[in-house]
Amino acid sequence: MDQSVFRPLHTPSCGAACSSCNLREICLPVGLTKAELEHIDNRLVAVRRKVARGDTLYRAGDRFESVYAVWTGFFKTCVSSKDGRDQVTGFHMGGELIGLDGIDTGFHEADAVALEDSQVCVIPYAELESLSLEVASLQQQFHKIMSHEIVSNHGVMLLLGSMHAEQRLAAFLLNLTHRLQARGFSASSVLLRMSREEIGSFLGLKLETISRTFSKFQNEGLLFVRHRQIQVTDPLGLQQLLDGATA
Amino acid sequence: MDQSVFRPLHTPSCGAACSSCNLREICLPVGLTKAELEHIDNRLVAVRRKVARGDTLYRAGDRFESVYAVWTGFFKTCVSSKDGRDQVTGFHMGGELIGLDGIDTGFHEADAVALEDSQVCVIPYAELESLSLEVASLQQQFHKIMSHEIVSNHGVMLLLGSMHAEQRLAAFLLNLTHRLQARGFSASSVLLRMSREEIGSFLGLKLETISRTFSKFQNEGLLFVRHRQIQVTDPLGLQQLLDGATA
DNA sequence: CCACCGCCTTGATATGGATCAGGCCGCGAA
DNA sequence: TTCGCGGCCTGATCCATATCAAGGCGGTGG
Repeated sequence: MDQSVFRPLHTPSCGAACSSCNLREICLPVGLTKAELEHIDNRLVAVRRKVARGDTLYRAGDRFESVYAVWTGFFKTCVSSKDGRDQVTGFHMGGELIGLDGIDTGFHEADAVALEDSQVCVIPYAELESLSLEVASLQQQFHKIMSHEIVSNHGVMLLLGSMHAEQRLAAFLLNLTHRLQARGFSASSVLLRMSREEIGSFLGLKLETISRTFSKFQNEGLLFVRHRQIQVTDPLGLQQLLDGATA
Repeated sequence: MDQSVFRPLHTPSCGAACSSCNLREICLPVGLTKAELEHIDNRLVAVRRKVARGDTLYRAGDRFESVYAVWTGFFKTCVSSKDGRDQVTGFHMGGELIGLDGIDTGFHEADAVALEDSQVCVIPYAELESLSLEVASLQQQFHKIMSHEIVSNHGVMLLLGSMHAEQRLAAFLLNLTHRLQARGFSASSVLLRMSREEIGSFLGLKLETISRTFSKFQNEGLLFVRHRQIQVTDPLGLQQLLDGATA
């Protein structure tokens, strides 16, 4: 008889140690001393949770209990309007915090969906708040993360409000490669985790436009595309395109 | 002997009392007890500052020292890209906090410009951080405000990414009237503080489109426009338009 | 008083991306 | 192996909004 139904719901092993996590330099505990790190170990992160590709970590309307640090894998977050319009608001990789949208009202305002099999560190918000009162540098870093989220959203607003399709896709690719590079991956070879349609939703364009623009970039020698595998051969060219070079 | 040299540097009347401010129910100190309010009085707000119409409160690149609570007046914040493209990222009225974009890097990433003669409460960020460690409910409220900013930016991204001109302007007007209403003003009679061009920049449209859409709304009996004075006569109609009513 | 100027309105035309439509490719299931 | 399907590519056409252009209105300074 299959016993899987008896396994605890989302608790592989209780608590997790930020102090020994390989992401500690880009995640929430940046800037904490060794002593502070050990102080928060097994207190900040209640548990790690697996999310299979395609599954949602939380949905709009869910009660907000925790924020999540992406540990492995890749997520998208999206909001939708009454009439079914849908907007991807971000893509999130290792070391990034998601779920911050729930703090305001106590309910999540967006969906978070895993784009590949993923694991997240579950950070109960009550715990984060109380530890922030004790550890000033944790509070500081948390504020920086929220501020960074605001700033990067402003960048997306600039993109959506005033850029052409080519510039939007260039900005998207450069942002992605920079974030991957900061995590020790190649800046030139990218395996996209999301569909053309999801990129389009994020950039305010249709999937056909994304497809055409990839082809155009390839024809211009900026990159090679094959399905979801991208080789950026001319990042400077992309940057110039983004900066409005007229050549 | 004149003792004025011993007065603190920029403090006309040193500090300000949140406890007696008429905006305390919609500003940073929401949810604080009377005792907590008195605890932060004259500590949180260093000073009030006047900003004349057209002047900037801070600019992108300025060192970040403080966040600002709008006390009277009206501001826009905007970011710009290398090639001079410009995007209004928000309009801000009494009780709203601006300058949060600076926390991330220690430098402001946007400009804040007064659209009418205004006054702000200057909140030194170091002070806010240390008081947040002492007063849990202040920390909570600050986090809610940042989260709210994130959520509302997601709403703008949805608007910019997937709505037509009419829906964008309807959303803008409804948002504005709701915020004015929460401050005790009429929800139907609005005096716009910004130009058509600034509305356009915020909504990702050109000023001509804003103008035409206002005219269209007037022809359809949704509102009256005369220059910057708007009379919303059919807010439900605007809401239906926003929600995608096909009639 | 007039003249100018900033801001807005409105019309005519242009265009970037959406939409519609057809077909290809690679992968998983039978 | 073949079939079917989802994701993607590409061409043709359409349409919403940009762009270009010409005034109008109201306020301000001479």
